[in-house]
Amino acid sequence: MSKKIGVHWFRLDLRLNDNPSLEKLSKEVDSVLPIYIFDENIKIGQASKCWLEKSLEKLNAELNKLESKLYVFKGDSKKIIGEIINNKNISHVFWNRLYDKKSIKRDKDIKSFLINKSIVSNTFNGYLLTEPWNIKNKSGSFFKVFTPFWKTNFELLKEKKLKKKSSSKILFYKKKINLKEHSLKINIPRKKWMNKILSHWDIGEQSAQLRLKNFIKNKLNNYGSGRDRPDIEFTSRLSAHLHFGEISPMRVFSDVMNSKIDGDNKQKYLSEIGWRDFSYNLLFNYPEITELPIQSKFLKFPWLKDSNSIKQWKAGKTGVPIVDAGMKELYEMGWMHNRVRMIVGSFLTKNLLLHWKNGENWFFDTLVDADIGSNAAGWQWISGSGADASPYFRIFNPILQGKKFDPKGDYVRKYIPSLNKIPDKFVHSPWEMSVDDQKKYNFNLGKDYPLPIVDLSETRKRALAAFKSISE
DNA sequence: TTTTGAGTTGTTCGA
DNA sequence: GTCGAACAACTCAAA
Repeated sequence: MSKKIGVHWFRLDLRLNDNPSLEKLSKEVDSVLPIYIFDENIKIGQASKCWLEKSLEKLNAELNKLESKLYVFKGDSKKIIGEIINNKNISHVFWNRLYDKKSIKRDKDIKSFLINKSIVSNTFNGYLLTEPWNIKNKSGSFFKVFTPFWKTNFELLKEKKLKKKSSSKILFYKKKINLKEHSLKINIPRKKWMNKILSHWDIGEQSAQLRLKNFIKNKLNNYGSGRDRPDIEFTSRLSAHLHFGEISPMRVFSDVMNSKIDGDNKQKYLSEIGWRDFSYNLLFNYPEITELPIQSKFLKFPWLKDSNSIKQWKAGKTGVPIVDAGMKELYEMGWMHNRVRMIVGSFLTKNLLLHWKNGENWFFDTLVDADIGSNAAGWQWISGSGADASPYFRIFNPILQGKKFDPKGDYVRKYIPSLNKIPDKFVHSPWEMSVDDQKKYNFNLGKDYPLPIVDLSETRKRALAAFKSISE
């Protein structure tokens, strides 16, 4: 009797531990053939691409330790899987599920194709704490408000148990296959920029686990109050690791739950992981979230069209320090602190009155953690058009936000060095300096740092009027 | 079916 | 400086 070979198709689950598909598959076959496909039909941003390349490299290295490797392909997923099962005597093809419209359609199609070919095909949850269809409110539909969603989800999770370590060793396929494989390298434009981003991160499963461990040990006990401070590193920075599945959300949930940290900080952090699930709950039940406002009245919102101010926003040249610092952090690291994401989002959609899609696209391209669900839900939330969105009058004042969450100006100075010259008092609003002040500190407003491209108070009023115009 | 209370992350104004 | 009210009306979730 010939040995059974099963394919595990890696997608956003680039890890060997806590990987349900891998674990189940290894129990049903004699060896696992681990594959990755660069699917040309799936949209991916630039920053994500460079993280992905590195992450695949790390995964391949882990497989090398087990005397196997990652079998990489490029092209149409269905076609490639078809070629693999024709070429090798494959009995199973397993993977972990995704939740956006395009992936769901593709995966369903591939699954029925496999079943027609008499291949065992099974899919699992390796990406979310709880999958959208398992959380319903009492009237049987999906939750549109976070708090009750999380309450329900949390109750479900308390009953789940996660094993400490996978009990059985997985045997990976080691031989050559007669198919055209693709190299691990991706063609990445703007290599210099991308390398700068990469220099800030340790990528891969091992690094993700270490990061979680250190976060729980050193930072979690200050998370509740610290999480809003971009000037100090208080957050876990696990977002990209979670996005690529280098660590499972269940592992994060369970390790944080089991830590001996005060309950309040723990709850705050867990609920942030809950937001990730909530975004996917919205994306799954309302796939149009990436394009259309959840509140349909926003279809007639009077967005402006102004390519110049979009450029200034992207480049971090708006003249508002906390906004510019955030955009520079994004360009430097491929990542931005969550509090600052809200501030730059509010500035774009409310002060500049530009459509949230502008921001969503830019974030999708430049964030290493760019994630369809979280990105769309986040932008809809900040622009006011989302489910459970902020009330129309909640327009962030970037000066106040700066003073509150970056009180010494350390964050803005880090990304805008010219602000080192001026005292804390002006660091979040340099335009308030008089000519004498500027002389005193040898700071030339308009030259050392741009004047604000809009008047904050005027544009606030303009945004309020715009909201009023759609609220009949 | 109807009713009731609540809803992520804010700001401004005036006492 | 501090504090509470006002800022719309609407939708959601649960009793």
